[in-house]
Amino acid sequence: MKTQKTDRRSERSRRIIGEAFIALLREKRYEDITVQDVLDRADIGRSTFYTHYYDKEDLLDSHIEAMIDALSQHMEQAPGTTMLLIPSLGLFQHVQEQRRLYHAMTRGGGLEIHKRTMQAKLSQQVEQRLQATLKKPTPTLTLTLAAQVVAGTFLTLLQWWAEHDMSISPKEMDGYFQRLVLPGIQNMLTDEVL
Amino acid sequence: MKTQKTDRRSERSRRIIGEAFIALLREKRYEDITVQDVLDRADIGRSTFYTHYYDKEDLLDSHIEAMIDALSQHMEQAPGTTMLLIPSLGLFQHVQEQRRLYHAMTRGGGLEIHKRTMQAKLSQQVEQRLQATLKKPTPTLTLTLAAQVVAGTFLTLLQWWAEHDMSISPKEMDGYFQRLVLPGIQNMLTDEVL
DNA sequence: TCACTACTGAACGAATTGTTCTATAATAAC
DNA sequence: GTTATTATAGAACAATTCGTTCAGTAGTGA
Repeated sequence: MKTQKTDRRSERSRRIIGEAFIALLREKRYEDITVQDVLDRADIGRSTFYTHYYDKEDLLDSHIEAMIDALSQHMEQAPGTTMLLIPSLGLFQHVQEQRRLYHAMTRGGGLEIHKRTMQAKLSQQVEQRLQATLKKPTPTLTLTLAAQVVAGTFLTLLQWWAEHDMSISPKEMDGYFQRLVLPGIQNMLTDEVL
Repeated sequence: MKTQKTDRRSERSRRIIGEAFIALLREKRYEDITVQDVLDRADIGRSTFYTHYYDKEDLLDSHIEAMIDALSQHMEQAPGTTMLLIPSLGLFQHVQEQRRLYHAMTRGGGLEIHKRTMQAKLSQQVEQRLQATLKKPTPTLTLTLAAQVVAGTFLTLLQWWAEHDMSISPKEMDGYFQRLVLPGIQNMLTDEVL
């Protein structure tokens, strides 16, 4: 057995390709970026690209997946707060730290393409959290819809925030999020007690 | 002066192209649809396509714009309800009538690409409605965010609905929407009285 | 040192795009 | 009905882009 995936060259290539891709996303829309653009910007050979990624889309997917994973990790690590549906403050803070990435994704339209995927993953986790905090059994449909709206609203605010250069503090954003979402959820799950 | 845009052939071509496009959207993602696919399905010449549309994207845009216009028209025609932010029931009903189109767009991913545009237009109208119903002057930022969330939540529900074959009645969807959104907005605009 | 693995760079066919052109057919106006 | 106008068909075209292949080179880990 050989030690796999420890070749510096591979990591370097993936890193350089990724950086070139993000840089390009700040200038062009994702759809307008060609593989050739990435090759030129990263200054690597065509065959090298295709040994690392199946596709241009694969390149985007890997980044999106990493973003989703980071968000999910924040979700899971956060203490089981009963008052809050998601650790939104921590998430907003995390996004601000990664603002360059989110900015590029927002500008380039990469996020929009996968917003559905992100929302699906997020809402799934929200649904679990909701179910855990509820006392009485609740119709699945109600739960699902509530979770969808929570995740959707969060992503909506995130996108709006990124488009406006994140000039508002994470705390403020969190405040808006809480005030806008929590009442609706409580109303929706009336008698179930949060 | 010649009467412009009354040639039956033009309208027929545009109609056939549009139908082919929608049909293809049910089978493939927008990005995977080529102009050639449209030509084959519509059974028209290549040059014909390019006399009507600048682009493949132009074809999508024209449909999206029509959808947005239809929604906007419903918004404006609706009586100035003070209780409701948007005539959501009417909108849900309208969407159900156009379900084939929305279905195709949802499946093909066309909506996601332009969700930002739709949300921008919708939220603009929502903001105007909000401002009209408020008594006290309110910070623009608060209004804007509230409008964004209203429009975003509506589109989120719309998308979820379309993905689930619209098996729920428009009335039910409207009920969920009201219960999920109104409390948050009222909370957000406290003391301003809706 | 040595075996391995990744990269370069070029070349390739295939597919797609958007343009241009001529001949043909449909249309609207008279 | 005749006629001038306009849309379409259909083919051909160069230009891109894509994804693959391969031989030579260089970096890497053991």
